[in-house]
Amino acid sequence: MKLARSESAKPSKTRIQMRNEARILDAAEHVFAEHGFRGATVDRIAARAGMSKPNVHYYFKRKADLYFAVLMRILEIWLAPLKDLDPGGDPARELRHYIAAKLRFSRDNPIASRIFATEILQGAPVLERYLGEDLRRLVERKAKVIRHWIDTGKLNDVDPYHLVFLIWAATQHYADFAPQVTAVMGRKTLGKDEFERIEDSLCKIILSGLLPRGEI
Amino acid sequence: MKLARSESAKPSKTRIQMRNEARILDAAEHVFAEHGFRGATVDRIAARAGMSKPNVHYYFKRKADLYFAVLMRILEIWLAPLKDLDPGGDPARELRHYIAAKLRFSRDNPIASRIFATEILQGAPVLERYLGEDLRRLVERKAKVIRHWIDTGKLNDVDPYHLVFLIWAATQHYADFAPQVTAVMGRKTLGKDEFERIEDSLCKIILSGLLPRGEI
DNA sequence: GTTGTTTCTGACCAAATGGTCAAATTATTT
DNA sequence: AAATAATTTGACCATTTGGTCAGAAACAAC
Repeated sequence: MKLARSESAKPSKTRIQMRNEARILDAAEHVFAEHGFRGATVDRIAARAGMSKPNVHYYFKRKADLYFAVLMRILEIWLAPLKDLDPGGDPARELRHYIAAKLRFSRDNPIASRIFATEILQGAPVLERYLGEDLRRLVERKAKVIRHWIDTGKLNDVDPYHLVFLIWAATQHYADFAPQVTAVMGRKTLGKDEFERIEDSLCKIILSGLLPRGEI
Repeated sequence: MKLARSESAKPSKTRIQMRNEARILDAAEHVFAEHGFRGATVDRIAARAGMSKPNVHYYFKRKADLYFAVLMRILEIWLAPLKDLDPGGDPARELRHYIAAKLRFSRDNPIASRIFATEILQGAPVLERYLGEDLRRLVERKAKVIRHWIDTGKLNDVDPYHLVFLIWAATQHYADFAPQVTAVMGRKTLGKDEFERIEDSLCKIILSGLLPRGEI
């Protein structure tokens, strides 16, 4: 048995494969975000990736496979900040850091955020299993951290789960509902400056609601 | 010129028209919520409404008209609670009331909430104008109310707009992202009891972050 | 009943779209 | 250069789907 260019028996992608798969995923991310799974056409994705439709199918057999791959790529970056929540750290500092990180994700990856949101809105047909297993375990672990902060008097008594949901909701809002936010604020876009103001506001409201004595 | 069944020259809908348009709108709401605009098929909507596809087109010439009608029907109930925010009332009471009302909307109209969210996620192609005009004016008015509460020392200094966005985000989260919430919490559904716990948590965090001296 | 109007549907069409395939083109190896 | 393998695409097919239309059925007015 001949092993092409690696010791491993695994596929071992060529340079062209790596480049084109990345191009397709990038294009798909945009198109899925703009039109949803059903509204996105393979033709559009191919055009955006600068190749023909059959060539997209050469790399991803079915549209659903492509969608799945896009979601998986998003999940990793979506999840990272929560993992970083440090049990040993100062609660105020840790939470502020988490809010900032999630907000930065919304600012820098609005398209990814929108795809993720659309998937959940549609009932999470693809991510259902993942949410109920990996994500659930992760949140459970971090909820224990928050609970511990509460029990040691470092945080007011609130439901850790709903605190996490509140942070998710508040931060993702600025990516997912950007058209509403900008329309209501009478702005064209949300710039870096505006995101700083958002971070201030969110931290002020949420943290001072959490910290005993309003210590901030 | 003969006026059918009313003095007015306006269409004046028959009983059958009223009944069927309502049926179609209800069916469309479900189907749009489940599949998005492009994923929803007129056939499905017709089947759910218990009639043939051409008959749906008899009442709504194009699918887009139907979608628009559904959105308009949703907007009214979506908007009502904010209008009720009373400048003369007690800030804590008013905000708590608003949070509760929005949360009740999420609980009782999750489907409507999801359609609205999907529309915004797709860039608000249909609602863009409305958001920038009517909604913008309404929020502007209510932001002034909040600003006044701040200026008279009844509320901590936070950006009124971002406070409103925070409340929208937090409350709608439980309708729009229900699959994620239930998966993470390991529940099948969110019952009345859970929504009461949510209301407590949200009010506790947000309000105690807003009221000076933690008076609650 | 007869007549006119509204409501409803089967059959159909044209366009869009996911996916296939054989053949062409390009890269890699020998 | 020749041979082999990987990449790319034009042409094509089957299915889905929004929308139309002629006429049938139900209803209303007389």
